[in-house]
Amino acid sequence: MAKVKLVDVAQLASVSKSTASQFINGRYDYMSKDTQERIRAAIKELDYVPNPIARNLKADRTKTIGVIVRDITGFDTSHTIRGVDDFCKTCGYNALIYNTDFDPDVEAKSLEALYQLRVDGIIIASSGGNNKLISDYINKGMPIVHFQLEHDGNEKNLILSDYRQAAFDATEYLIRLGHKKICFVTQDFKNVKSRNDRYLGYVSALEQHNIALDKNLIQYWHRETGFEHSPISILQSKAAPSAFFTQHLAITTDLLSQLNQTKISIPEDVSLIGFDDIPMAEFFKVPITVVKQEPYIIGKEATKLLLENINDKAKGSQKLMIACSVTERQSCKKIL
Amino acid sequence: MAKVKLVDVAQLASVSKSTASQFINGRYDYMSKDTQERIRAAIKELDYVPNPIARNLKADRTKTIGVIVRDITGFDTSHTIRGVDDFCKTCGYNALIYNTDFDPDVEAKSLEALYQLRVDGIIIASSGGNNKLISDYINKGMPIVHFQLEHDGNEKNLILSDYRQAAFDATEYLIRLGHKKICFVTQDFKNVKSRNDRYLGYVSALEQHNIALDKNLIQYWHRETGFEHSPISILQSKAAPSAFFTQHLAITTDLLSQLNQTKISIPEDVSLIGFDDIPMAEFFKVPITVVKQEPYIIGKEATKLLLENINDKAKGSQKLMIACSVTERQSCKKIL
DNA sequence: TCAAACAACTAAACCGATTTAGTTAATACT
DNA sequence: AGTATTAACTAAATCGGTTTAGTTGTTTGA
Repeated sequence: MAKVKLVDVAQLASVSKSTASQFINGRYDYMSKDTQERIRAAIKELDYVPNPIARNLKADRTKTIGVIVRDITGFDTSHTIRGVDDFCKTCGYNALIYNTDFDPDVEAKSLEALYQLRVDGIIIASSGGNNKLISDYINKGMPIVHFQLEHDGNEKNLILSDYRQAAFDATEYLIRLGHKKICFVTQDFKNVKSRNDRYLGYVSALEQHNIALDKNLIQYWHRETGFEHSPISILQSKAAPSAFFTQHLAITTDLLSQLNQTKISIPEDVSLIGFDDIPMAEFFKVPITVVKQEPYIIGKEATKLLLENINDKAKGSQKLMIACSVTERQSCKKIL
Repeated sequence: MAKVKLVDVAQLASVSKSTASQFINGRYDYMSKDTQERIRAAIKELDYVPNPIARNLKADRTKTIGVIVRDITGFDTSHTIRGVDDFCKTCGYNALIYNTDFDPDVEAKSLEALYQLRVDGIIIASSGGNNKLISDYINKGMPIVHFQLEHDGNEKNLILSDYRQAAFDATEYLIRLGHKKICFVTQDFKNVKSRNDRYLGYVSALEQHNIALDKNLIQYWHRETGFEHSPISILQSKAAPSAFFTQHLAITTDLLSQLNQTKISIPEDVSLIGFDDIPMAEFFKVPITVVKQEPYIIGKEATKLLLENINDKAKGSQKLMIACSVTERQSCKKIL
């Protein structure tokens, strides 16, 4: 490949490596116009491109960051990655993507791999299963920015959606349509603040509209086992809800497939508002109304924060909140 | 960050750098058990991790490949990237993603950036606008593997779907349902073999079933301007088709949105089979039948091919075809 | 007029590994 | 007994840059 190196340029321009290097790095102090011109010509003639590896070795950095996500294939995730990537390229950085498929062990291995690669920093949507490990890396001096998931005790270098407001808005949206029995479908939210925040948003919307909280309407869903109680059984219970509010795209689609197999229809029989936007929603049998996050912006901001951290350790240890917005489609019915 | 280096290990183990290096690289020839043990202990004690930058500088490689795609956010593309990434990680490589957003200039810049970064190789779904440039890089010694798009004259290091067979199968699927007037909606396929192949598949299915080719049923679509003739006008023409066969996900969805605004319904009024799979298809008003590619496999195979090329320039200059399959859903009606 | 300041460079050390070419001491061979 | 071989190491060169500490010749200042 490119074999021409700095010495070659220096030789051709009849200067020393040092001078050539100075030129390349734009430090023209005390360098004659003539010398500059000769070096410029030599570079052009030889089609010289500095070797970033050698450069990085000396500078002790990689101009590379790591991004740990669950699955790049996810709709929101892919947009977050775009945000990260676009911002990175803007600043001369590159991003290395690591997929964990929701496995904390893979997450730990990714962290270690990125550490060994000496990336300049890491953006992670962590599973919560590696909090100590992550702290260790931070203590070793690795800049790390979290997004999406907030775990108790971590208030720094964090960027997330305003989950509480989002859940509040979604719930209120349903309430305004006349719904009082709103089933909140969630993953376990102990220790996961960003899930708990949604719960708080839901609760406070109910409160503000003087609707009593019915614990039977809090329903749980797990990634591996699905619904704790099937949606059908929920709808047949005596506290049957008139609407579902699902806290994650995977929950929304799981609910959708289950209802698809029954005669129950949306929004005639139940309304549904989801968290996270849905690809191709316009073509759905019933386009689903959602509170959507801004994954692209989150990616961009996370990267911005991380690069601030990298370039100035003192700075950038904030917690940033991005607003969500209800996107009205056709899955919520007005009721009396 | 990690400041401990090989000398530190060597010192602690009371050996020379050379010996320590040998140990790390698993060359234990002529090294006493005792020495090995001391080095192992020192590494553990100091928590030493070799600096890959220094290593790569010496080895003149990066253990990194570049991937140039249009948009990582696309459904198929994101899966291809997963395939690339998964295979890369398997072999100790990392992948750097560059998005071009269908812009040949961005593509050219990405190529240059990756070249300057000295990636070990590049996987590209090229726009076709940079063929000479790509040849230049190949001649400079950069291993490059193409996927998705095949341009005339490039038969090497190529991996793509069996477009011709796929289009044949899709067309035949419609014919078997009784369709004779099948509208083939395509992008301009001059000079783009992988598009022309679809056309040939379509034509040969018609031929094989003794259906005359009606040029009016070949319709064009452009990425910026959309349909040359609107689907509605096509359906109102005297040669009105009973089915559409769209050659790309973007065409499929464009068609879908246009029909959505009319009373025309699928499959009652027209049938539709698309190229490329569709996310969340099961929730569609009418789940669309498609011939789907295998983007994940393509990513994996492309990477395999590229790594073969990297490690053995002589090998791996093949053209690989991956089969597609018709996924039957509900957008095609049986007609008399 | 002579030292201080400065312009315009360069030699050599350095970044953190790998690798080549030795070195030394013990063993094997004739 | 003297050379050849081998085991077990090490010093130094190398990868391709950047940076520090000089060097040399010309101006400037008192």
